[in-house]
Amino acid sequence: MTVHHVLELEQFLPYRLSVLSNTVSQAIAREYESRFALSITQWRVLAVLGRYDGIAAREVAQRTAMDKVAVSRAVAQLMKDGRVRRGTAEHDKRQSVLTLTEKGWKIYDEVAPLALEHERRLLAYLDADEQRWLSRILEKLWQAELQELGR
Amino acid sequence: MTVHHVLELEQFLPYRLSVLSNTVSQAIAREYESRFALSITQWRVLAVLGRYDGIAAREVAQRTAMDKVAVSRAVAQLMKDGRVRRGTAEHDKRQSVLTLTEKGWKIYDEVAPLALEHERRLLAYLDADEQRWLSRILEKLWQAELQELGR
DNA sequence: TGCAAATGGTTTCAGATGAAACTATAACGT
DNA sequence: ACGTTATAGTTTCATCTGAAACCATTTGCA
Repeated sequence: MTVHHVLELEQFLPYRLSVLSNTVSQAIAREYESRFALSITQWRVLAVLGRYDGIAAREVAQRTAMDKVAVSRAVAQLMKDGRVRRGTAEHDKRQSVLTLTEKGWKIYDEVAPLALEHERRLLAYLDADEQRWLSRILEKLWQAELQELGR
Repeated sequence: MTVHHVLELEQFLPYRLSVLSNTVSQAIAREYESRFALSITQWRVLAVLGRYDGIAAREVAQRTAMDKVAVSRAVAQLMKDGRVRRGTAEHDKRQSVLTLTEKGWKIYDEVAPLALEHERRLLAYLDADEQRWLSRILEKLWQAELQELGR
């Protein structure tokens, strides 16, 4: 008789991470989509530009962990919607200089507090200890991944 | 002068979860794809069937947090590859009865230990305390999400 | 200086994915 | 028994996404 390995999917860390993350992201995505016609990728670009206005698409990609194709597309749509403006860098004509328009800032100022509220609501399920540990653990895994990819 | 909200994307929990989860999943996906011609969705189906052989597609969907369309497609491909067999339930002819073939078991027995190894490698970045807290935190958030969706 | 390689960014193509429509069967209420 | 409603599963269509090809510009170096 053959005995097989036993793997309980529900207990499997990558699976749990994935399901949790997707559930959270999708809930947020649906709201942004319906209220602001804004996809998650677009929102990430906005969020980064709200913090670092005037950077190039390349830097947006780095700071959002998105690839350059995704950034290119998100920016194209954001420009079409008049939320982002694209210029060309003086010192390097390949590079773009991305800035938020008035309209872009307006959305940003609406969505940012909403995002923080989502985060608070999620964290509210955890007590103070758990929140601290989670933050620390994510930071560690994050660093580990960065290292991994750096090779 | 207008002061805008400040939202540091890198510190934003849903974002961190998403990036971490995607990085982990993609690393695993690439390996399964190249070594076994197996997508993550297909792997999840295999994993559940390895544990609960003979269940219906509907139950696979529940246990994998995938929607029924995704399950249907994964099963179709797994059948084409001769890894899964589909029968019809006696008591309800709508329901399928999904079982692993010899070939399916063979893959399962290869992939399962590999999956566990991936998990170990990820957890190795954390000390024992952190591992315990992570498990507990994910469990709590998981329950919270379930509740959320149940409404 | 001039040419090969690298970089920033966009486009194209092919496969993945989700929502809604659809088919078949079963359950429910009268 | 019979029509309505619900459920299991598949198919279709439109959108999303990633990989690779591509263009323009810059960098590195002989």
